Amino acid sequence: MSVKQSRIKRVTQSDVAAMAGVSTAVVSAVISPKPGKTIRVGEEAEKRVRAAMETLGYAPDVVAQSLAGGKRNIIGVFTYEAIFPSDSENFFYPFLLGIERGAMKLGQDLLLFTSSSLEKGPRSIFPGGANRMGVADGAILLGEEPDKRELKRLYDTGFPFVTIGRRDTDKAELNWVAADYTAAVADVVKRCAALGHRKLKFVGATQVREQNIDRERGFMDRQAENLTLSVERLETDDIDGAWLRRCLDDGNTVVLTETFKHAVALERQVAAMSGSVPQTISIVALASPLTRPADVERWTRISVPREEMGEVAVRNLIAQIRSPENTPIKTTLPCGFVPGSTLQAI
Amino acid sequence: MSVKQSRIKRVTQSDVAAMAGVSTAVVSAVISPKPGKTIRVGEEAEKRVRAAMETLGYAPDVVAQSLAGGKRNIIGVFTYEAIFPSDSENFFYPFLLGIERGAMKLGQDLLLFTSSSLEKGPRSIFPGGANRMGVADGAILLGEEPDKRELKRLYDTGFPFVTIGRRDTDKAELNWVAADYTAAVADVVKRCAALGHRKLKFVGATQVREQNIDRERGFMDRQAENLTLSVERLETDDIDGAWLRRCLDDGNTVVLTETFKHAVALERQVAAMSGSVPQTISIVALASPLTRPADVERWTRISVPREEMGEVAVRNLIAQIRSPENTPIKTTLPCGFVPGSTLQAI
DNA sequence: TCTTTTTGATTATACGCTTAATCAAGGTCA
DNA sequence: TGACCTTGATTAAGCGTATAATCAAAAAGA
Repeated sequence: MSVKQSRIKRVTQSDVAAMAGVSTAVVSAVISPKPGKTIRVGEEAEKRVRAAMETLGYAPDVVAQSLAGGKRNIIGVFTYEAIFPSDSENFFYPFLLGIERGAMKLGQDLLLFTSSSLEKGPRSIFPGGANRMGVADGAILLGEEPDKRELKRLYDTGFPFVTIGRRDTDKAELNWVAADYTAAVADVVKRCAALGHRKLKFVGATQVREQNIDRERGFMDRQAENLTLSVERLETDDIDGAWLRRCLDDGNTVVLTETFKHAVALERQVAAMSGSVPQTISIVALASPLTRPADVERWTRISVPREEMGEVAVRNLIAQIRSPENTPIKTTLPCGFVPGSTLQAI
Repeated sequence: MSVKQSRIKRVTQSDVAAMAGVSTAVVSAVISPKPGKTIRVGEEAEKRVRAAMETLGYAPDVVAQSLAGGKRNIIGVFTYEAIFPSDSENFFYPFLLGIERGAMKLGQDLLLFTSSSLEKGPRSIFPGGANRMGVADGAILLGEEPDKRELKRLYDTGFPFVTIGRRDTDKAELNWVAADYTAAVADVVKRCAALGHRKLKFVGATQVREQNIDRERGFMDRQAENLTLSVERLETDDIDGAWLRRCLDDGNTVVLTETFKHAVALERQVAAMSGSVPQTISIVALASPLTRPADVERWTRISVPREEMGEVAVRNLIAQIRSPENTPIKTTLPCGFVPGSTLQAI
C-alpha cells in the first residue's frame, strides 16, 4: 500500500473568510473590486479581510479564478521559438524587454507558455489539441507563426490576444501592433531621391507576409516623383554576378533590401567584381538584423521600435481585456532612419 | 445599456458524454488513462467516446483539469532585478535559458513576477505585504536578495521554492542549486601549485555571502601542500599601487580574485607600474563576469554551469512540489576551469 | 446453486473562485 | 406611518474536470 501523496494545503478564500468573520463572496469582492458592483463591502469588513489575508499569507488561485471567469492580472506570452533566445543579440529580445516594462507598469505578471513545446520543431498554440492559454487573461503572440489557421482558431475561442506584427486574416479582425514599414520605406525612397538617385531597385524576400507587403507598398508609394522603381523577390543565392551585372546595366544606383541577408549577399557580389559599396552601388537595409552582426553600424538602414512595440502590445491587450466589446486595436509605430555609410549621394 | 459580451460556448466533456451515451467520468477516463484504474472503460464505449470527441472537436480545458487535479503546472520565477536584463550578455541570462529548457521538458509554464516591482529599487517578495507567488505551484528565486528575512518568511509560509545559489539560514532548511565554488577554487590552487607557484593570494569581495565563504574554503583547503596562502577582502579601489607593491614584495606570484572587477583593477595597477600580466604576476578570476567584457577569453578563470543550474533548479523544484515531505534538495554542480593567458608557470 | 470476483459503468463531490439573486436592517420621504 | 431606497452583507449556482465511492450485471469458483 503506497503512502498517499499529501496535498499541499492551500490557503483559500474560505480560510480568509472564516478568520475575518465574513462570507467568501466578500473576500472575493475585496480582491477584485469591480465597477459593476453586485457585491458591496463595508470599510470595517474590508479592513478585517485584508488583515486576515495578510496573516494567512493568502494569494488567490489563478486557476480557480480562470475557471470562474475572473481576472487574474496575468498576461501570457507565446513565442513560436524559445522565449529566451540563446543568441542574446536576438531580434526578438527587445520586444520582451518592452513587454516586461509594460507589464510592470500595469501591475501584470507574465506567463510564458513554455509547456506548449513539442519535442522538436516550432511550438503550437494547441499542443495535442489543448490550449494552456486560458490561464492568463490574454496573450501576446510573438514571432512568425508557421500555420496561420492557428490564429484563426484562437480567435474563434474568443480569447483576447495581440500579435506583434500586422496580421491579416479572413473573417477575423485581429489586434496587432506593428512597425510602420510603409512609411519608413517611403521615407527611404524620398531620401534616396533627395540624394540624386533616380533608378531604385527593391529586393525582397520570396516569403511574402504582411510586413513584406507593407514595405513594397511604401516603395511604390513614391512612383510619382519621376523615379524608376523596380521590385524583385528572390533568394539570397539568386543574387549572383550575373544578377548584379544586370542590375547595374539597368542603371540602378541604389538597392533597398528587405533583409540584412540580402544586403550582405549583395555586397559580397559587389566585392567579387572588385567594386565597393556605396561607390559601385548604394544599399539600404529595410529591417533590423535578426542577429546583430559585428558591423551593423556601418549599414544605412531603418530601425524598428521593438521595445516600444512590446510595451504598447501590453497596453492594447489590457484595453482589449477590459472592454472586449471594443473593436480590435491596430497600432502602427514609426520606424527610424539610421544613417550609415552604405548610401551615398550620386 | 451596453451589449453583454456573449460567451463563447465551449465543447465540454458532458457534450461528448451525451453524444456517446455515457457519463462524463467515462470521457474523463478516456482522455487520461491512469494506471491507478478507479474507472474502467469498455472497448465499445471508448470507440463511441472517441468518435464523439472527433465530431464535436472536443479539447479538454486545461484550466479545469488543473483545478480538479490540484496541480497548476506553473512555476514562478522571481528575480530581484528586471527579469529580462537589458544587457543581454548579462550574468543571469543563462540561468533563464536553463530554466526555460527545464520547464519545457517537464511541461511547466513559467510565471514571471513582474508585477511585484515597486517604483524603483529592488523587488520584494511581499510587495505591500501580499505575496503573489501562491499563484504558482512553486518558485525559483534568482539573484542576490537584499533582505534575507524575506527568505525566512517565505519559507515559513510552506511555499515550495528553490534558490539559485547556496543559502544558509537559521531554522530554515532551504532548497538550492549552487556551483561548487569550493572544489573549483581548490582545483585552481592545485593547478597553480603544479605550475610552480608557492605563494598565492586570494583577493575577495568585502560583501561576504555563502558563495564567498565557499571560495575561501576552497582556497584554504590546500594549505597542506607547503604553499603559502593569504586572504584579503577589499574594495576594488583599495587595489592601488602601494597595495600591489606590498603584494609583490611579499613574494606572491599569483592572485586569485573573487570577481572580475577585482581582476581588472589589479591588472590596471600592474600596467601602471609598467608591468604586465602574467609576466609581473599571474591572475585567475574565480567567477564568471557579470557583464561580458570584450576580452573575457583572455582571462584564466573558472566557469559557472549556469544553464545547467537553471535546468536542475526546475527539476528539484518539481520534485519538491510532488513530495513535500522529502528533505530539501541541495545540489552542487561542478565548475569548469577555463585556461587563458593571465596565468603562467613560474 | 450460491457465493465471490471481475468488468464496466454511474453518481456525487471536490477543486477555489465569481456573481446573480436575495435579504435584513436602517434611513428617506411623502 | 407606511412605501421605498440604500447599504452591507449572505446564499447558492455555476465554471469543466478528476476521482472516490458505489453499483449492477456477468463471469468464475465452490
